[in-house]
Amino acid sequence: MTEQTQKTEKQIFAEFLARKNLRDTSQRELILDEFLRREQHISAEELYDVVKQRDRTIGQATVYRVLKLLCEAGLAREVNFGDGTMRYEHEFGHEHHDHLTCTACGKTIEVVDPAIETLQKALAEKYGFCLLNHEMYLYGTCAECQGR
Amino acid sequence: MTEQTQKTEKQIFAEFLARKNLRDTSQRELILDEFLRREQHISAEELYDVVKQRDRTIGQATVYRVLKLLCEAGLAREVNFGDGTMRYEHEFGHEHHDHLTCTACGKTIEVVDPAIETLQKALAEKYGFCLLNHEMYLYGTCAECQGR
DNA sequence: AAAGCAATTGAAATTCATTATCAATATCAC
DNA sequence: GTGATATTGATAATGAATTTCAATTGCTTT
Repeated sequence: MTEQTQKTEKQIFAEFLARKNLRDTSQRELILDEFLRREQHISAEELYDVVKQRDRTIGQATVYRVLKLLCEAGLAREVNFGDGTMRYEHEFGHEHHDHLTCTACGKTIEVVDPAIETLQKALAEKYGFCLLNHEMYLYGTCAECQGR
Repeated sequence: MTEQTQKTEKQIFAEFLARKNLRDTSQRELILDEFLRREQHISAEELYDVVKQRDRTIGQATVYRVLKLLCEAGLAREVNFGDGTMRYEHEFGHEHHDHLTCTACGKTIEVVDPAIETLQKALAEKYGFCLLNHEMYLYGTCAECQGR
């Protein structure tokens, strides 16, 4: 199951590079591979750490550069939890979603509510706006953390 | 009209300082006064620029420090538009609201939709969370910018 | 396979927002 | 007033992200 998905994502990246006349390098492949391995959002620095374990010579600037490319290619998405560090999550195969985060333990769940999406669109239109996209972050206490 | 509001906000700050055993300094008063003068959200650096015009000797670290205090006192609120700079807006006398921003001209409108708020709470509860607060940023094209 | 050129890389320097340090100064309770 | 201590401004430091640049590499053309 994951194999099929990974193959497809790697294909997409290869096609993206070809289309943009960019080169297919071992560093780019390695970084994408490590990025795909983890399902949760990850920061550039964290990804740099794990990538370094496979190739000690890789530079952190390269990790930052590749994450930018992955976003352009539609494979990654930036998420900003407001702690000063940008994080990246998988975009491909993950439909649009918002985040529900526990302020006690930090656990984050991906959520979607079609009714909210509809109301957001209506709200924007009420002010004459054509809604392009949105971000919604819900913060609360999860079930486990409530039991304390 | 503004006088009454400002007097009250300054009182709140004075009380906050007294309660916390902090001192009432001319710098803190000046920064609060300048902050209250503008209705739109402002960055620490921008506030520093305008404050400097009234007191050339003020340090920017002090502006950062006072903004932190204003948030603690419930007079200011941090907003993060994801451009790497934290901005601050009035909290007192402004009920909770979200933001609708035009991606073309940057204009931002404060919006609230009670129906969305209700659904957010319900959504969180569906996952066993007790919702504490949230942030919602809507991005689109405003009426004027659509006419191009 | 060789050659050439532009894209890519890693290391280090740089930027930008924000925070910490610290000696000098100002505030406020007494 | 006086003294303990909070506050300040200047500056250094931090941390995330970007830029610079010379050396290297990938890819196209022979």
